[in-house]
Amino acid sequence: MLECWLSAPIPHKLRGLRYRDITVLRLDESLLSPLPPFSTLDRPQIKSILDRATSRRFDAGTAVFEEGAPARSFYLLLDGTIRVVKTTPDGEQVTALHIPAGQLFGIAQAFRRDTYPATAIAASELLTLCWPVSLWQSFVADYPGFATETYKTIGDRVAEMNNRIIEMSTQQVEQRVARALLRLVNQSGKQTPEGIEISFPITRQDVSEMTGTTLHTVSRLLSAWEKDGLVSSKRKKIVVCDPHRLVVLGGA
Amino acid sequence: MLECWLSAPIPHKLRGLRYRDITVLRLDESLLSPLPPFSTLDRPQIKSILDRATSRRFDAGTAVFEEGAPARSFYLLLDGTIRVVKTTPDGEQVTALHIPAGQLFGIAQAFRRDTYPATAIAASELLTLCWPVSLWQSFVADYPGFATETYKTIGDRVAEMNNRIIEMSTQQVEQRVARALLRLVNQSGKQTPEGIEISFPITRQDVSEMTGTTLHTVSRLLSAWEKDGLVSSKRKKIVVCDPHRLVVLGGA
DNA sequence: CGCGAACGTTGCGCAAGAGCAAACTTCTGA
DNA sequence: TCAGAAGTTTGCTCTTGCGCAACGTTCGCG
Repeated sequence: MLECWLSAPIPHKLRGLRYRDITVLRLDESLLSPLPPFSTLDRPQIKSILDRATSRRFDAGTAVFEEGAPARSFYLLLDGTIRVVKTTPDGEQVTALHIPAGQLFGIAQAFRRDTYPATAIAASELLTLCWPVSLWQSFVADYPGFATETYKTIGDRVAEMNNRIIEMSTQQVEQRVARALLRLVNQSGKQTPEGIEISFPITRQDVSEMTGTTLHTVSRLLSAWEKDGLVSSKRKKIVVCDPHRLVVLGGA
Repeated sequence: MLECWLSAPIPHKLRGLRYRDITVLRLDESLLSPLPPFSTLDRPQIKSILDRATSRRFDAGTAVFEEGAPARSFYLLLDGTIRVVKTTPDGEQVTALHIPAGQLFGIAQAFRRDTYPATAIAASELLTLCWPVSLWQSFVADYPGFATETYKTIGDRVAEMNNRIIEMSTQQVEQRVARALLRLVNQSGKQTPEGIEISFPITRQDVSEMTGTTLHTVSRLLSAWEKDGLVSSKRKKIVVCDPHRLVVLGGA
C-alpha cells in the first residue's frame, strides 16, 4: 500500500508487512522528502522532524480524533484514507472531505483553533505520524516552505468545499453522485483490469453522506449504472469502468 | 454608516458625507486599530500600513474583482457588505459568503493562490482600502499578529462554509432560509423599531442564491412568515421581527 | 407624469427523490 | 458451520419544492 504515495523505494524490511506487525517503525528520511510540506527541506531538517514524531496506526473505522476535542496533535497521513465527518445535533453524519495519503491533517493550528473542527475517521487501515501542537509554531518558523505548502493544501481543501456547496446548490442528485465518484477515483483510484477502483472500502451509505442523499437513492443509481456498464460494484467496493461517460453524466 | 463598525469617533469633517463626495480620504490610524488584523500593532506600524494603502469606493452592484482574475491586490472592507459569488459553467450564481465591514478580503495570498477564487460583489456602497499583493509577505513578516488574526478570520469563514454544506445536506429549504436570514442579521443587522434589519439591500433572488433554492420558494416563505409576524419585508429589504421563533424554525 | 425595468406574489401541475418496508446477500466471529 | 450483523436491492407511496405562467408593485429616469 505504501507504493501508492511513495516515489522513493520502500525499505526492504517493510515490504509485505501488515502495519499491525510493526512494533517499532524505523522511519527513513526518504519517506518524507517527496511530500509537499517537506519537499523544500534538507535531510538534517527532515531528520529532526522525524525524531520528534511518533508513528501510530489505526484500524479501519476508528476515529483519529473527534470533532470538538482539544487539538493536542497534528498528523501526517502516511498511508490510507481519512474521512472527515461532521455530525449534526440530531445524529446525522455529513462527510466534508476525504484526505489521501501524503497530506497533513488535524491542523487546527493553521486557523488558530484549539479544537478539531471535525471528526477524522479511518476509511481504511491508517499509518500516521503525529506531533504535539506545541511544535507547530517552530515548524512554521524553522522550515521555510512548510507554511506555504500547508496553506496550499488547505487552499485546495477550501476549493473542494466550495465545489461541494455549488454542486449541492445547483445539481441534481445523479450529477452529484457521479461527481463524487469521480473525485474519489481521481484522489485515490487504483487501476484494475475492469477499471479504476476506489482504493478504500466505501458503502452506499458513505456515498450518500458525501452527496447529501440517501443510501437508497445511491443504491438505485449504482444499480442503473452497473447495468449500463459504467461502474462495477461489490460490497464496500466501487470500480469506475467508464470514467468518461460518468463525466458526461456529472457535467453541466 | 461608518458608525456601524467604528468604535473610535469619526473625524467631524467626514460625518454625513456620501463617499462619492470624498475625493481624498484622510485616513486616521484610529480607523484601523480596533480591527482584528491590526489590533496588536502600535501607531507607527499602522501609519506605515496606511501610507501604503489606497482607498477605493464601489457602487452597489459592482464587482471589486472577478473569479479567476489574477490576484493583484488584497483589500480591507471599511464599510459596506461584500457578497462572495461563484458562477457555474451554465451561468447560475451561488453566493458562498457575505463579508461584513472590518474584515480583510481578496486574500488569495493566504492560500498561495495567484487568482481570486470567487467574485466579490458590492452588496451595498463600499469603502475599501487596498494594497498590492507584493506587500502581503512583508505584512505577515513585519507585523506580529497580522497572520494570526487573518487565519482566524479565514477559519471562521471555513467553518461557515462547513455549516453551509451540512445545512444543504440535511435540512429542508425552510430551515435553510431561516438560518440564512439569522446569519445575515447576526453579521450585519441594524436594530430598528420593528426588529433587526439586514443592513444592505437584498432581494429574494439573493436569498435563493444563498440557500440553493428558487426566488419563488423564498418569496412564498417570506410571505408566510410575514403573515405570522416573524419578518417584515419590503422591496430589497428584510426585517426580522421575531428572531427567536425564526431560530425555532431553523433549528433541529 | 408616465413608461419600462426590476422586483415581488401567487396558483397550478409535476417530477425528483425521500421515507418506509421487506427481502436478499455477504461477511464475521463464536 | 451457523447465526446474526452489516450491507444492498427494490417496490411503493407521498411530500417537497421546482418550473412555468401570469399578474401585481415599486422604482428610476427621461
